[in-house]
Amino acid sequence: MGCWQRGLTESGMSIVWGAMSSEKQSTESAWLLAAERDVQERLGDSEFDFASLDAISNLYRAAAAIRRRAEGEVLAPYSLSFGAFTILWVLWIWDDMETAQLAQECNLAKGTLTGMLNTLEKRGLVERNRMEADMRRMMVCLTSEGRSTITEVFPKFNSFEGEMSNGLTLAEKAQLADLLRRVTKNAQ
Amino acid sequence: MGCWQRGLTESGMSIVWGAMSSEKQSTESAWLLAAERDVQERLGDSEFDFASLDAISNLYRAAAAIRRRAEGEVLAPYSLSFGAFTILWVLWIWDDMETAQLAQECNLAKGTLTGMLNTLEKRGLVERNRMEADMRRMMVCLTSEGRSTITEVFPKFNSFEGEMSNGLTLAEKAQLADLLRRVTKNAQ
DNA sequence: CAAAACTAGTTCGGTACCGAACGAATATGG
DNA sequence: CCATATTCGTTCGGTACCGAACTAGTTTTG
Repeated sequence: MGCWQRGLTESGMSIVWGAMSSEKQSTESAWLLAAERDVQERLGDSEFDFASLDAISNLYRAAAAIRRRAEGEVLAPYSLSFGAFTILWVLWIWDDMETAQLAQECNLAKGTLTGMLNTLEKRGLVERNRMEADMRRMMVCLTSEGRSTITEVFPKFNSFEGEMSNGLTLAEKAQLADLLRRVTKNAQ
Repeated sequence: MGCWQRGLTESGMSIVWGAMSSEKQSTESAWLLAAERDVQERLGDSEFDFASLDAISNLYRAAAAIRRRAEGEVLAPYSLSFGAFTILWVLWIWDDMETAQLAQECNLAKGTLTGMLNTLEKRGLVERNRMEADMRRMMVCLTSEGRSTITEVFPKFNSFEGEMSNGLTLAEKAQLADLLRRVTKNAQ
């Protein structure tokens, strides 16, 4: 169980087996074809773009699964949501950042960020300071406690990332990142 | 801007350019290297798994971007959230399904599903019926209005999926789906 | 330099979403 | 059979998250 995307569709994967690098495709594809047949039957096996359907729906499915596991296993002990972790991470790398840019980097609406920064500020992990040059702007940075938190969490998160991409070769990981980058670009 | 993942990191992509199929890598990589250098500098350029970091963080970023655009552009006219759309889609393909399985197929906690089914039921798009054989169980199916809704929405959604994977070859889409499937499997 | 346009951040209303606790229906096993 | 365990779905409390409206600084311009 649990290999469906958007419920069930594994259609399309048979098209290009030759291009695939993993050797266990054939074992998986056997029962996946059942689902594929259902979809084709329902959708009338023409006129739709199954390759894109496959790619995109798997994308969302993978992201949801990873997020849930990351929150449950890696982040929960620190009471961090995925979004909160991301905020700390970005600030860790960049030292400080304005709210607007931070929201964009973290893939959050700025209204959402406000709330999450409130939470993180209350917990003493980040600090907000208005900029003297422009009092509208707000500079956000980690407190030393925030820094020590992310310093402790990130290695665990990174090894979790390793687990999640277990079984992919270095080249495949890079290829995945590349393909996703191109998709992201289309989405922006 | 906006090609960062988890804020900024495009590190790792230089490792395997040779394996990549797109020819515009080099134009992108130029400025991406700046970010990569920042990350490396901060993280100390050893001990961490940058390939996995890259793959996984791009994954989340792409999914979030796609979801937001799908909801904003394709689904909003029908007042459907991404999750609601998924529910309709699954029921469309499978005709009917029990709550528990539906939750799993849609990647939702069952408590979440209850609420969303309430909404969809109120709107007359789905229908719930207890199973006679086992009164705990609930069978969910589309109403005819639900069916006509998803019949109208799906083609638009599918062509949106096509846009999102624009620029990928058929083989690349299949490869993307395959890699994601393997990641999802790790996450389950 | 005052009014208008713009910009950064917050507030607000609402949905989505989770996990844990719950209640009802069914299966189990002594 | 009845007590217990299990298995459904729902309820509940809480956070995350969005988009739109709002507030308060800043820039523009007549």
